[in-house]
Amino acid sequence: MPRRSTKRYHHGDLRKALVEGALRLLETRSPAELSLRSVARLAGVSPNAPYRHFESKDALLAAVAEEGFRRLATVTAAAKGPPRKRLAQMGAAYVRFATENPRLYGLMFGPVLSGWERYEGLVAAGDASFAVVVEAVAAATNTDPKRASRDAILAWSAVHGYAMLAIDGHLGSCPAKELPPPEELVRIIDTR
Amino acid sequence: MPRRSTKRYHHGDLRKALVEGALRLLETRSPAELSLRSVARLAGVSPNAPYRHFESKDALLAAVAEEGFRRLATVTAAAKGPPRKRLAQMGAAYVRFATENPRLYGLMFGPVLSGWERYEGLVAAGDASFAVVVEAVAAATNTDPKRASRDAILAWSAVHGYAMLAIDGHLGSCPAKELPPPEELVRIIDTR
DNA sequence: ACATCAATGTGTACACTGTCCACACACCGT
DNA sequence: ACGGTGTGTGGACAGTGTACACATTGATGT
Repeated sequence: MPRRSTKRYHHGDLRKALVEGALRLLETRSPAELSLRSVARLAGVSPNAPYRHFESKDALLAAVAEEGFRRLATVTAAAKGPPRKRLAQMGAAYVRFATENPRLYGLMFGPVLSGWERYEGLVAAGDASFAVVVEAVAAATNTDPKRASRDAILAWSAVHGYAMLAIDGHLGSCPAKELPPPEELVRIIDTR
Repeated sequence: MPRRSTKRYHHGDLRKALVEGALRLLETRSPAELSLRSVARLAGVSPNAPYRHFESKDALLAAVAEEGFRRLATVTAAAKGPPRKRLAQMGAAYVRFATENPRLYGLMFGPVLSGWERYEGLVAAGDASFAVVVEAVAAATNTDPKRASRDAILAWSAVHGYAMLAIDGHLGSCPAKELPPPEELVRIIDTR
């Protein structure tokens, strides 16, 4: 059994430690302020150690964003109830995730991670989280798959935009009472 | 009259040159890749010259984003026609602006500019561009101002989210034919 | 049990960044 | 003519991402 108290040369599971450390740092620092070296320091390891697990800083950020998408999918998939209500609750859960993890969400979607298409796992996790929305929309609207896919994009746009505006404080000028509740966002697919 | 050919010690209007240079660089580089020094180089000036006009790199970026909001307001305000149609065209113009200037748009809304609230002119320009949306929504829905403001937030969310997803390529997996046209986004305020 | 090796971590180094400081130049009103 | 104030330069510093050479380790085959 590995000892924890004495400093060992090998870390054990540095990869996971780095991702978790970056997630912790994202609770307070913005992704732009997050340096690879600070993540390494937090893990108690030299500045170059991360390069044994990630080919670049972007690759680390991609892994972090991937974890973010997994968590997002978990949160949204947890919405229950009859299809229509479930969809509304899913939207609310989505917005809640974004506003509770603003910097992580910004990393997942923002321009910080410019070449995200290169990271296969990230793409897969993103697609999976979108699939949750598509499925819920399809169940709520009861139309053909093609139409459901288009409606899902609309719903996703509304929820994503609302979340982004809320995160960046662009909704801050309105008193909270006058903000439309996130549940209303699904009205975008209401018209038949 | 100032000569242009010989290199002068004083630039003439460096502030404007820096903002325009940064806008040009944003056509090819992402905001995260844009360095203050490269902007200075493009203007043919020493690395520190910008500090006579902007107190920090963020201040320069804020000025660039401000110009972006002014252009966005111009583009959206140019939408004409009967209120309902005008709103739809405004949404389309908004999305077009975002997709044609993806990196500028990302700077305006993304997490790159973390403390945007500190830059007064930027806030004003952002509010002005939002006011265009509110006014158009109010004209199209014909309800009380409070309701119109809420609806404007919904519409803005939808359009903003759609633009963001399009910019970041998250809509790329769908064939373009199956994408909902941006005009449909205003359906979010369709239900009465 | 032991040598060996690939995996994993360290140290040094480099170019580049944002920003601070002291200095240089050039246009302005007096 | 001149001095001062706004504007640009040069050098410096800490911090960054990353490349390269080296060190340490745990697992593996004999």
